[in-house]
Amino acid sequence: VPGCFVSRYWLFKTEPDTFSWADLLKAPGRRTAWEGVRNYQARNLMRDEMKAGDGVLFYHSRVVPQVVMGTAKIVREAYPDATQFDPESPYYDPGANPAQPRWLMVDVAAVQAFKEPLSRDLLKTQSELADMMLLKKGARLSVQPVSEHAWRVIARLGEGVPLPS
DNA sequence: GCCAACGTTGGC
DNA sequence: GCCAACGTTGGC
Repeated sequence: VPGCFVSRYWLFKTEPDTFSWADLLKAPGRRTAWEGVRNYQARNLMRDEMKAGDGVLFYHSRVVPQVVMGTAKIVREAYPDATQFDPESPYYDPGANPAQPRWLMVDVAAVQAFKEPLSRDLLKTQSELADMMLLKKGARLSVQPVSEHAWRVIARLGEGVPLPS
């Protein structure tokens, strides 16, 4: 059935200069609104597929090395991203209509830090992860589905540890 | 910092 | 509705 594909696992990219894993751990409740997604495919995944409790791999992009820092989870399902209406915001969208918001976001909360950041280079060496969207050339989607199998492989490699209290 | 790959825009 | 031009992403 078209559209019946369901992922319970996701990978969220962020540039650590903009918002890092450390920023998430410092945030109240170790949670944040994932504002600023301005891509329709990503928006549709948030709107239609992401459910509270889904697992999230927290990934740093545009740094060397690129790394998965730990795991998070969806704690609030899709709702309007207010930054689209804010002319002062870098995410302002002059075409957005408050009566029918164009852009949505979800909230995420940190779950486990990885013992060591898990590099993309290491993931590339894992034949079990060959199908991962993250590792495909030109795959720019900033929030993307992760298979249950890939989630398990990465969780094992990352050796998640409890967050410091 | 470079630039290939990708998504969006807008003239026609 | 096509597609060239443009802006952005993100690995390297």
